[in-house]
Amino acid sequence: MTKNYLDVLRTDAVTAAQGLLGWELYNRVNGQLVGGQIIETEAYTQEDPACHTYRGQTSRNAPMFSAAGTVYIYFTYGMHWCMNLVTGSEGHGEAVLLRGLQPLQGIETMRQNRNAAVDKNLCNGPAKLVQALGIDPAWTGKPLSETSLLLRPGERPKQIRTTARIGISEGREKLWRFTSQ
DNA sequence: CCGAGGATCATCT
DNA sequence: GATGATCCTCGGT
Repeated sequence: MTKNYLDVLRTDAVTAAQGLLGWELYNRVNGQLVGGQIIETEAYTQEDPACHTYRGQTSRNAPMFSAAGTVYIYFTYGMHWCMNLVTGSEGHGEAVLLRGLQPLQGIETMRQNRNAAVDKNLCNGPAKLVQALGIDPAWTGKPLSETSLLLRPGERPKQIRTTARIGISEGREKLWRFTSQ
Protein backbone atom coordinates (compact mmCIF):
# COMPACT_ATOMS: atom_id res chain seq x y z
CA MET A 1 0.00 0.00 0.00
CA THR A 2 1.32 3.40 -0.98
CA LYS A 3 2.11 5.74 1.85
CA ASN A 4 -0.26 8.71 2.18
CA TYR A 5 1.06 12.16 2.98
CA LEU A 6 -1.27 12.34 5.97
CA ASP A 7 0.78 9.56 7.58
CA VAL A 8 3.72 11.96 7.53
CA LEU A 9 1.81 15.08 8.60
CA ARG A 10 -0.05 13.53 11.54
CA THR A 11 3.16 13.38 13.55
CA ASP A 12 4.78 16.35 15.31
CA ALA A 13 6.14 19.16 13.11
CA VAL A 14 9.81 18.35 13.72
CA THR A 15 9.36 14.73 12.62
CA ALA A 16 7.10 15.73 9.73
CA ALA A 17 9.57 18.34 8.48
CA GLN A 18 12.15 15.58 8.05
CA GLY A 19 9.63 13.09 6.70
CA LEU A 20 8.53 15.49 3.95
CA LEU A 21 12.02 15.69 2.44
CA GLY A 22 12.01 13.71 -0.78
CA TRP A 23 8.24 14.02 -1.33
CA GLU A 24 7.19 15.71 -4.54
CA LEU A 25 4.90 18.75 -4.57
CA TYR A 26 3.14 19.80 -7.76
CA ASN A 27 0.42 22.19 -8.80
CA ARG A 28 -1.87 20.93 -11.55
CA VAL A 29 -1.95 23.70 -14.15
CA ASN A 30 -3.82 23.22 -17.43
CA GLY A 31 -3.41 19.47 -17.23
CA GLN A 32 0.31 19.56 -16.52
CA LEU A 33 2.29 19.24 -13.33
CA VAL A 34 4.36 22.18 -12.11
CA GLY A 35 6.73 21.56 -9.21
CA GLY A 36 9.37 19.19 -7.90
CA GLN A 37 10.97 17.47 -4.96
CA ILE A 38 10.94 18.96 -1.46
CA ILE A 39 14.56 19.55 -0.39
CA GLU A 40 14.28 22.14 2.41
CA THR A 41 11.80 22.47 5.30
CA GLU A 42 11.46 24.08 8.73
CA ALA A 43 9.35 23.05 11.74
CA TYR A 44 7.30 25.44 13.89
CA THR A 45 5.38 24.47 17.05
CA GLN A 46 3.19 26.45 19.40
CA GLU A 47 5.71 26.37 22.25
CA ASP A 48 8.29 27.97 19.97
CA PRO A 49 8.72 31.79 20.13
CA ALA A 50 9.45 31.93 16.39
CA CYS A 51 6.08 30.37 15.57
CA HIS A 52 3.09 32.41 14.45
CA THR A 53 0.90 30.59 16.99
CA TYR A 54 3.20 31.29 19.95
CA ARG A 55 0.87 33.98 21.36
CA GLY A 56 -2.34 32.13 20.63
CA GLN A 57 -4.89 32.07 17.87
CA THR A 58 -5.58 35.07 15.64
CA SER A 59 -7.40 35.46 12.37
CA ARG A 60 -4.16 35.12 10.45
CA ASN A 61 -2.84 31.96 12.08
CA ALA A 62 -6.20 30.21 12.59
CA PRO A 63 -5.51 27.63 9.83
CA MET A 64 -2.55 26.35 11.85
CA PHE A 65 -5.00 25.08 14.48
CA SER A 66 -6.83 22.94 11.92
CA ALA A 67 -6.20 19.28 11.15
CA ALA A 68 -2.99 17.87 9.68
CA GLY A 69 -2.93 18.36 5.93
CA THR A 70 -4.42 21.84 6.06
CA VAL A 71 -2.62 24.46 3.99
CA TYR A 72 -1.44 27.61 5.81
CA ILE A 73 -0.28 30.43 3.54
CA TYR A 74 0.78 33.76 5.04
CA PHE A 75 1.75 37.18 3.70
CA THR A 76 4.96 38.81 4.85
CA TYR A 77 7.35 41.72 4.17
CA GLY A 78 4.57 43.50 2.35
CA MET A 79 4.98 41.39 -0.79
CA HIS A 80 5.71 37.70 -0.24
CA TRP A 81 3.58 34.61 0.36
CA CYS A 82 4.88 31.47 2.05
CA MET A 83 3.24 28.07 2.41
CA ASN A 84 3.08 25.62 5.30
CA LEU A 85 1.50 22.23 5.79
CA VAL A 86 -0.23 21.85 9.16
CA THR A 87 0.96 18.88 11.23
CA GLY A 88 0.01 17.11 14.46
CA SER A 89 -3.47 16.99 15.92
CA GLU A 90 -6.20 19.57 15.45
CA GLY A 91 -5.68 22.47 17.87
CA HIS A 92 -1.90 22.03 18.20
CA GLY A 93 -0.96 25.09 16.16
CA GLU A 94 2.08 23.54 14.47
CA ALA A 95 3.21 23.31 10.87
CA VAL A 96 6.07 22.76 8.42
CA LEU A 97 7.26 25.65 6.25
CA LEU A 98 8.20 24.56 2.72
CA ARG A 99 11.43 26.37 1.89
CA GLY A 100 12.87 24.73 -1.20
CA LEU A 101 12.13 22.42 -4.12
CA GLN A 102 14.24 20.74 -6.77
CA PRO A 103 12.30 21.59 -9.97
CA LEU A 104 11.24 18.43 -11.83
CA GLN A 105 8.24 19.22 -14.04
CA GLY A 106 6.69 22.32 -15.61
CA ILE A 107 9.97 24.18 -15.55
CA GLU A 108 8.97 26.43 -18.46
CA THR A 109 5.84 27.47 -16.54
CA MET A 110 7.96 28.21 -13.48
CA ARG A 111 10.25 30.39 -15.55
CA GLN A 112 7.23 32.39 -16.63
CA ASN A 113 5.77 32.65 -13.12
CA ARG A 114 9.12 33.81 -11.73
CA ASN A 115 11.30 36.44 -13.23
CA ALA A 116 14.48 34.66 -12.27
CA ALA A 117 17.71 35.33 -14.11
CA VAL A 118 18.81 31.71 -13.69
CA ASP A 119 16.92 28.45 -13.13
CA LYS A 120 18.78 27.95 -9.86
CA ASN A 121 16.53 30.66 -8.39
CA LEU A 122 13.19 29.14 -9.41
CA CYS A 123 12.29 27.35 -6.17
CA ASN A 124 15.13 27.93 -3.67
CA GLY A 125 13.14 29.95 -1.13
CA PRO A 126 9.72 29.79 0.55
CA ALA A 127 8.21 32.72 -1.35
CA LYS A 128 9.92 31.69 -4.58
CA LEU A 129 8.35 28.24 -4.67
CA VAL A 130 4.89 29.66 -3.97
CA GLN A 131 5.30 32.00 -6.94
CA ALA A 132 6.88 29.37 -9.20
CA LEU A 133 4.10 26.83 -8.72
CA GLY A 134 1.33 29.43 -8.92
CA ILE A 135 0.05 28.61 -5.43
CA ASP A 136 -3.10 30.62 -4.63
CA PRO A 137 -3.03 32.38 -1.22
CA ALA A 138 -6.81 31.92 -1.08
CA TRP A 139 -6.18 28.24 -0.37
CA THR A 140 -5.07 28.99 3.18
CA GLY A 141 -7.26 27.06 5.61
CA LYS A 142 -8.20 24.40 3.08
CA PRO A 143 -7.15 20.75 3.20
CA LEU A 144 -4.46 20.06 0.60
CA SER A 145 -6.88 17.65 -1.06
CA GLU A 146 -9.27 20.52 -1.84
CA THR A 147 -6.64 22.49 -3.74
CA SER A 148 -5.03 21.73 -7.10
CA LEU A 149 -1.85 20.64 -5.32
CA LEU A 150 -0.48 17.11 -5.49
CA LEU A 151 1.84 15.69 -2.82
CA ARG A 152 3.27 12.27 -3.63
CA PRO A 153 6.14 10.11 -2.39
CA GLY A 154 9.50 10.51 -4.08
CA GLU A 155 13.04 9.32 -3.66
CA ARG A 156 14.15 9.43 -0.04
CA PRO A 157 17.11 11.72 0.74
CA LYS A 158 20.40 9.93 1.31
CA GLN A 159 21.15 12.20 4.26
CA ILE A 160 19.39 15.00 6.12
CA ARG A 161 21.30 18.07 7.28
CA THR A 162 19.99 19.74 10.44
CA THR A 163 20.64 23.46 11.03
CA ALA A 164 19.16 26.58 12.64
CA ARG A 165 16.15 28.17 10.99
CA ILE A 166 16.47 31.15 8.68
CA GLY A 167 15.21 34.70 9.21
CA ILE A 168 14.03 34.44 12.82
CA SER A 169 15.12 36.46 15.85
CA GLU A 170 13.97 34.11 18.60
CA GLY A 171 14.26 30.33 18.73
CA ARG A 172 17.56 30.26 16.88
CA GLU A 173 18.87 27.58 19.23
CA LYS A 174 16.36 25.07 17.91
CA LEU A 175 17.86 23.15 15.00
CA TRP A 176 14.63 22.72 13.08
CA ARG A 177 15.70 23.44 9.53
CA PHE A 178 16.17 20.32 7.43
CA THR A 179 17.78 19.99 4.02
CA SER A 180 18.32 16.98 1.76
CA GLN A 181 21.93 16.04 1.13
C1' DC B 1 30.41 33.47 -2.92
C1' DC B 2 29.07 37.14 0.70
C1' DG B 3 27.01 41.37 2.94
C1' DA B 4 24.35 45.65 2.85
C1' DG B 5 20.30 48.06 1.76
C1' DG B 6 15.78 48.77 0.12
C1' DA B 7 11.09 47.41 -1.26
C1' DT B 8 6.36 47.44 0.87
C1' DC B 9 2.25 46.50 3.91
C1' DA B 10 -0.58 43.20 6.97
C1' DT B 11 -0.47 42.24 11.55
C1' DC B 12 0.00 42.96 16.25
C1' DT B 13 1.45 46.07 20.29
C1' DG C 1 4.61 52.54 15.50
C1' DA C 2 7.56 48.43 14.83
C1' DT C 3 8.33 44.25 12.90
C1' DG C 4 8.66 40.60 9.95
C1' DA C 5 9.23 32.23 8.83
C1' DT C 6 11.75 37.27 2.08
C1' DC C 7 13.77 38.57 -2.21
C1' DC C 8 16.31 41.38 -5.41
C1' DT C 9 20.13 44.35 -6.78
C1' DC C 10 24.55 45.97 -6.32
C1' DG C 11 29.24 46.12 -4.97
C1' DG C 12 33.34 43.67 -3.15
C1' DT C 13 36.17 39.41 -2.67
